[in-house]
Amino acid sequence: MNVLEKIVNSVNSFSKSERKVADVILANPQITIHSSIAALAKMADVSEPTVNRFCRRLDTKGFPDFKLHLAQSLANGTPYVNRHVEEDDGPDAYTAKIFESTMAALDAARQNVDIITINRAVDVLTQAKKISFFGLGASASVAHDAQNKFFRFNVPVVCFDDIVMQRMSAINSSEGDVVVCISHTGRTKNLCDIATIARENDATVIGITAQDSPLAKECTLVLSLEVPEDTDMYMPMASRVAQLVLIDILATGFTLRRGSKFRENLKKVKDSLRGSRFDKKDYHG
Amino acid sequence: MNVLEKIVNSVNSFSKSERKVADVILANPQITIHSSIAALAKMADVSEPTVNRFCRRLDTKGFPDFKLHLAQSLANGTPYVNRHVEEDDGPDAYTAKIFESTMAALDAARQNVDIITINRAVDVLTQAKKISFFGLGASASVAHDAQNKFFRFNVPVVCFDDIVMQRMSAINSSEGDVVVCISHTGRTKNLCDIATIARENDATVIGITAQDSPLAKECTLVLSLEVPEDTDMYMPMASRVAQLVLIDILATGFTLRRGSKFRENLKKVKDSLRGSRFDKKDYHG
DNA sequence: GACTTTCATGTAATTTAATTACATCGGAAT
DNA sequence: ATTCCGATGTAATTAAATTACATGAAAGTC
Repeated sequence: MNVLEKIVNSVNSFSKSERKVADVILANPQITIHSSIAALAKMADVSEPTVNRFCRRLDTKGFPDFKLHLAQSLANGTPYVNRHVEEDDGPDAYTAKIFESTMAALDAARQNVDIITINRAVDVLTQAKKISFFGLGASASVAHDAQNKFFRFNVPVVCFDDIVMQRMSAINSSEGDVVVCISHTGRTKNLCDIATIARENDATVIGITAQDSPLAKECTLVLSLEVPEDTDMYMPMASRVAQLVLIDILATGFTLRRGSKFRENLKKVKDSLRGSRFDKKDYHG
Repeated sequence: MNVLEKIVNSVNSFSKSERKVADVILANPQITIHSSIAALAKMADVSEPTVNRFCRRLDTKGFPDFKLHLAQSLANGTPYVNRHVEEDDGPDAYTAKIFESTMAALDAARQNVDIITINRAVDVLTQAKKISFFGLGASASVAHDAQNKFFRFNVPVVCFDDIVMQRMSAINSSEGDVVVCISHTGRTKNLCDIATIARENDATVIGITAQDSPLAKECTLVLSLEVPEDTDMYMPMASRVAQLVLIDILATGFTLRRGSKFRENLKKVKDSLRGSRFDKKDYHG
């Protein structure tokens, strides 16, 4: 609960003088955060220690700490909460909601991500003989994206969104190969099979999926993303955005691990793109 | 602009010691707001006046005022700042940075997105005889994802990542068809051609691309995303996440526009998936 | 109804934090 | 090589916040 709400809620438990302080703060919160305790005391017509006691009553360490909390309450930043789109939302409303809930999802994912496992996954990927990305449905595009990224690293990388091809590829895998299986729910049967087959053929299987899911059980390493999204009911949105960010993280870790001389490879790939694009200056003016 | 962004932006104009201060603050912003100037100076291994001068350089009145501003920047719980990954970042550092800069990018995109054009795009899409999604490279996965989404709406939808197929498809388009061209830079020659061809064949061309780019010039409707990312130099990361969110927005607008009876279609698609998945309860306990 | 106790509040002293003024060091330019 | 300027640190000063203590008002007790 933020401090402003707290003040409003506990207004009854205040003494007479404390109430005067509360009134002044609620009336001009912006001024308060730029005032000294002396100035505020004068405004509220109470003594400085009274203001200090008021701050302590609100579980802050003192007046400066209180101002910090107040400043945060007043920050005009957007509350990044998961707001669901409603039937009668206009374009402005649903646009805002989708942006916000995506950001909220990323924030949640960020807080729950397991760095140690990420690091281990990067380890495994950098040592891979061959990397395969498999996904179905919405996760197929994530797999494609991953292929696009890792392809730049000059590592054998494949990506299939066809069950049969995935299966064949998994059967042909061997020790040193890394198979990345992507599924938000972790309950896609075909993909679980792929993971099992790959493991039986001594490949390392990294799962980008839900913790404790059937798929997770088949994986060597599980990168779970805690994104509260029910893809049984709704279209996958935030979940696959989080997956993509995770791919970015793995790719970045890969790049850093390989060291600076390896980065010439990246430059080559970039240079190769130049011919296919209009020059940046071409269209100015 | 919030203080955190300001620090990141003006990192070049800092002196050596000021930079040390900036680094410490960016590394532990939450700790900073609860530290005294002495503690922070010690952490950064500089003198107290240096910290003070640093605060002044950022147009704050002094250290306490700076903390206030910082607190407001952090109010959402997350510092949404575009921070670049450095050579010697550990997994925790680059993971945090990538999450944060992605969120920052979404925040920027959200603030600059043009709702009116979005609404018009939804208009056009709902009335389309056929929808085609075209992208190359990283944008190809975005196109795939879009296909996956719009496919659920029971509308003829195609997606090609092959230049020849794209070209043939564009040539065969006609009035009432909608072609969506996706490119962050808007300078991919082949895609510009596709847009031109599609327009010549009376299709409506929606561009998800940079404002005023060569591609934008060929489009009927331009949905521009202001994501500061140089994909000539770096791998596309935040840019394509923003594109995906835009796709989500268009898909959502589409769903809402079609009204409630249409949503039975979505249910059908969802139900069809059930057989391919393990039941939610299957793996509990 | 006077006395005591307790709680709220204010005054003044103390401590802590932040700022300013000044000195010193190092690097760039002459 | 010397001088000058900017950056940085040290020490003094000032400002702010907190603590300790004193006063006064209200409630309860004899």
